[in-house]
Amino acid sequence: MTTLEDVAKHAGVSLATASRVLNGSSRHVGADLRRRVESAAARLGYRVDATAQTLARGASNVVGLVIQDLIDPYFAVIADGAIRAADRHGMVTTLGTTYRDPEREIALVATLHAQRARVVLLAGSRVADEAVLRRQRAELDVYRSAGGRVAVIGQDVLGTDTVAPRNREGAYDLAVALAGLGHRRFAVLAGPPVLLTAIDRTQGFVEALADLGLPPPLLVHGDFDRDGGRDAACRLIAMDHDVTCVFAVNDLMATGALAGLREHGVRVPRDLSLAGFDGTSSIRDPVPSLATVRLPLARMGAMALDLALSGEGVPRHERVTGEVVLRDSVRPLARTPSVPSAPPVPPASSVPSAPAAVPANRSAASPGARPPHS
Amino acid sequence: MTTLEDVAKHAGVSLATASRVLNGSSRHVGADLRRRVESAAARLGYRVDATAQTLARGASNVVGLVIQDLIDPYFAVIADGAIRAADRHGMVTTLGTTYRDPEREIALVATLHAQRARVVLLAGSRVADEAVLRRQRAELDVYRSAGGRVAVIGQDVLGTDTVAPRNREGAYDLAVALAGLGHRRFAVLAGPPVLLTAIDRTQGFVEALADLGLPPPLLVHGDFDRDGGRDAACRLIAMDHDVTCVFAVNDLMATGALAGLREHGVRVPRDLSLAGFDGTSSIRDPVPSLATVRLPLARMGAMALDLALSGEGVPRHERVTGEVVLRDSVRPLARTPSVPSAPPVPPASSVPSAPAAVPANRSAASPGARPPHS
DNA sequence: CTGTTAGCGCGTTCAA
DNA sequence: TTGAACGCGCTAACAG
Repeated sequence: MTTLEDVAKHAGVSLATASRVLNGSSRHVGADLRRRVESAAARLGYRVDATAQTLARGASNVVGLVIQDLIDPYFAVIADGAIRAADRHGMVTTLGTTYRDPEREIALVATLHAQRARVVLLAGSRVADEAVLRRQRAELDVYRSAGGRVAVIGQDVLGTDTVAPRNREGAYDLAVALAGLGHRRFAVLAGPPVLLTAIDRTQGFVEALADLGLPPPLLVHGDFDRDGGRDAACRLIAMDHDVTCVFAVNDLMATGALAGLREHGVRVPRDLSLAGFDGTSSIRDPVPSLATVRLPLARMGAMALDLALSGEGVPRHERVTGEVVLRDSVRPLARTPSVPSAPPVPPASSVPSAPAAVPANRSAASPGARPPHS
Repeated sequence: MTTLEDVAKHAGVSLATASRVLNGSSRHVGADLRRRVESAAARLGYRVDATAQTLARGASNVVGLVIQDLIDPYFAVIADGAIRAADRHGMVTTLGTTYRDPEREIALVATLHAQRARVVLLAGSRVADEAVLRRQRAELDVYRSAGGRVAVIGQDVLGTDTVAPRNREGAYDLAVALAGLGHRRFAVLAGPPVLLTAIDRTQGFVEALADLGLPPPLLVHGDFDRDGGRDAACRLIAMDHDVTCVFAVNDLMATGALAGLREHGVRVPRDLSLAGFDGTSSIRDPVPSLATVRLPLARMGAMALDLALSGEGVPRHERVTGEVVLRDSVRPLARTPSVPSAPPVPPASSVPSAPAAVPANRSAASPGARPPHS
């Protein structure tokens, strides 16, 4: 293992000079010595010891990135964006995976703290559990009081820099767009009841329907992943309802729902329209292609890093907007199902006769419709 | 930033004692002092400094993982497997991405060397370019001569520990299975001509056809990713051929090919059967679901780490076997297309009249057929 | 412009 | 069992 001292000796210079040549000191070094040091370093195969640099400088070049699941394209794309950004800053990324366990997330922050990561990025939905949040804040406080910077991609509930997707507004817009296609009875595959992302998206959707004068959607909870979507879809099918359009609160669930529906012979979009949320490119290829709300995921990863690195005193927030993307999985519905030909879904309805038609529908569903929250 | 010395002071013990309590020294410490140290550490929010430990011990706890593209499920799953394995060993993983640029791979090895990673894992196909291989070996030699351990997931051309998928044999088996369905004229979307993985899979497929007495496949090269598959498929369509079955050398290309074929109105599997390679779960959801050769990707990541960590002197190799999975994207073909009804693909044929029927077909294609290489 | 030297936080002899 | 002291590889004053 070649050290800087070896290089200095072979070049016939002092340690300090070798250091100045090989590591970005702004100090100038004579061309001759510089050449000698460089050639010695190359000849000996010298590689700086970043851990020693970290110790000496009191600051590392590692970004700690905590995600929930690397297999989920949502996190893979965010991670890709963050890693590219770190690379641009000349930093390396240490990646940890929680597998959706908040306790593991806390442990990972401690690990990254031990690693002396300069910044920690936490990607993924926060939970609506004050006890968990308290423990997370405590670990983050320890890290920050030691000089660490933190940014969260998700909800601003930990008092950190935050990149927050407009989940509520995106779901609202989506509902408006779907209602604009003539749908009036919806189901929401709503994810776990404690996941803030799932909650926000569900609420935004519900609010939009209320604002449009439409009946509230059927809520079916389930895990936030592919199998959760599949299960929820199966349970939906087993229910007695007159739903024509289903909103799965993330793309993974939508993908699973599509599979589940197909297994039961329910055709999308002919029997049921279906939409997801996130805009991962993985849902471009299922047939039918899935409607969704597209988030700028890679950019979110990069933004989080930039936020954390440029951070001063007060935590700052960046909100990012999702774009409604309608695709083959949703189809327009005739406004009034008065014609008995080809009723979209099972016959009976659990809701009496739906309230009178909503004339404001189409105008409210126009592209100009505003989301509820600033 | 709390240091071990702070803890020692607050506990009224020496630095050495605090070290022994908080970090896995085998030395025994009196129960009383131990308690005092632990409580002081908790009270002060002490977190070990892993960089200082690395320096003092001369060995780090970081695994360097180099992959080509995090968005590609192939690498995401391998990375997931490796990260889990690292976690089991109490190590953290630093992830680098080459974006399929061999030069970046070399640079990343240098970076991870600087980080004093204890092992470096290189995932992804090696290239058939001796100049590149030489530079890669040189960088790895520098790293290894400094005590680093290396394992490659791919081909054994760098003289390292290697986890090598049986690409050739898997493609051979796949060809046999597809021929068993009655297909006789194949195309291979063969990927880049310098990528060993693409080469091996193509060759295995070609060999099988030769062994079965079938004509060689039409080869269409292209990038090793989704768009490469799409482009290749489009070019295939533009050609004059009588192909009934297409083998894309990885799942990403197969997914792209499916999209490309659909755009041009070619229906899979009715007009053309299609198969990929890798067995990423992402191809479960396209419609039709894609046939493939399934590799134990997560396990491969873990194996590579175990190999590197347990490594002694000579490099060792582990070969892993792929399993042919036939799905909806392939369909059986009538043995002799004598009936003029519904010819699968465009009319004319570039091959004269195909040689007389191959009677050995079905038996050669039976499950018992052996792959060519041990 | 170049060299000397004092730490950075911790593990680990070596003595007590 | 406990403590004192040296060194891991490097940076950053400081001195020349």
